[in-house]
Amino acid sequence: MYSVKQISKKLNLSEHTIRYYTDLGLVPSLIRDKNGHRLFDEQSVNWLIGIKNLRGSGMSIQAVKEYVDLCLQGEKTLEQRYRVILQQKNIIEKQMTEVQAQYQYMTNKVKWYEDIMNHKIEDNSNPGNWNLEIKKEEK
Amino acid sequence: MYSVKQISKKLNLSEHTIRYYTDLGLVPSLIRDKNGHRLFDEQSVNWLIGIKNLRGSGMSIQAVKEYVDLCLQGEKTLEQRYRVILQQKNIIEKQMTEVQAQYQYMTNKVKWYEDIMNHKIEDNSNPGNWNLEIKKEEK
DNA sequence: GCTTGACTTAGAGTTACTCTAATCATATAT
DNA sequence: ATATATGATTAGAGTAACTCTAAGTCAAGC
Repeated sequence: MYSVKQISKKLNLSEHTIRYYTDLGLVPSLIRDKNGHRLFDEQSVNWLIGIKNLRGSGMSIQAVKEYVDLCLQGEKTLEQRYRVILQQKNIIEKQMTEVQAQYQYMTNKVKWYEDIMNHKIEDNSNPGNWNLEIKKEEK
Repeated sequence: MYSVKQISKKLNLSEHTIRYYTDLGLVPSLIRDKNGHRLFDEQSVNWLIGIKNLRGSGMSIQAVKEYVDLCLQGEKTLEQRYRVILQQKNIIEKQMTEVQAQYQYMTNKVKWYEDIMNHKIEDNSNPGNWNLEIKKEEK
């Protein structure tokens, strides 16, 4: 049984966010102790992990909520849920290539700065030069 | 020379967002035609690409603005800018592993649904089962 | 008995869009 | 020449998802 604070550390979500999510009903298995404090058992932790992954992949809170509600309706919503997850998997795949492009950009930029600081090329601070490397790739 | 609309398509940013960014001074080289319409030359496109990559990697608008302003101050801010980019590269690296974890999650979930629908395992719709796969890995 | 600390709530504030409405300039159709 | 359509402009309202603050409750330690 975990408190909000413990879960916050465990899942790297802010305590605020965890309260916010639970208030919205995204963790249906949530229980409270006699003082009304939120308590997370295994099940609730699992819900939260799922929510974190769905949200992290760009799903809106509303959409996550709908998915959770589908789960609670049982077997008859299986295919519907399957489609949601499949689509989300596609989105993630796109995100992976985007993040990789950003990584490339940063890597090029780092090299560019290092070259300048080693006096291999000039820093004329011309913004037009600012990302020549990427420009070639974008073409 | 590109219009807002053309740039929007080219960089996959909404027209609203492009106007928003330019209004905040994130594209210092921006020019206007005689009707006050925004026009993007190569340089401005490059700025925008840079801004997109910095924002996309989680930098706040405020931080991007500060970086742009550093660029405009020329060579004396080289090292400072270098450190900003280095840090951002670190952040991107963390994001890559996060996105990969999300991808794993979705992949496992997809398989889980397929197994259920092929009657290999049961859908008892128990939220505790909802992401057993990931739980093992998180431990 | 008092302080500390971890929790509670309602609600205000923030960021980064996102959208709407009203307006204006050019380009084409009648 | 006038009407309409297109494509921009602005100020400002609206939204999503946090993020934070203030005021309060409760149990444990000194």
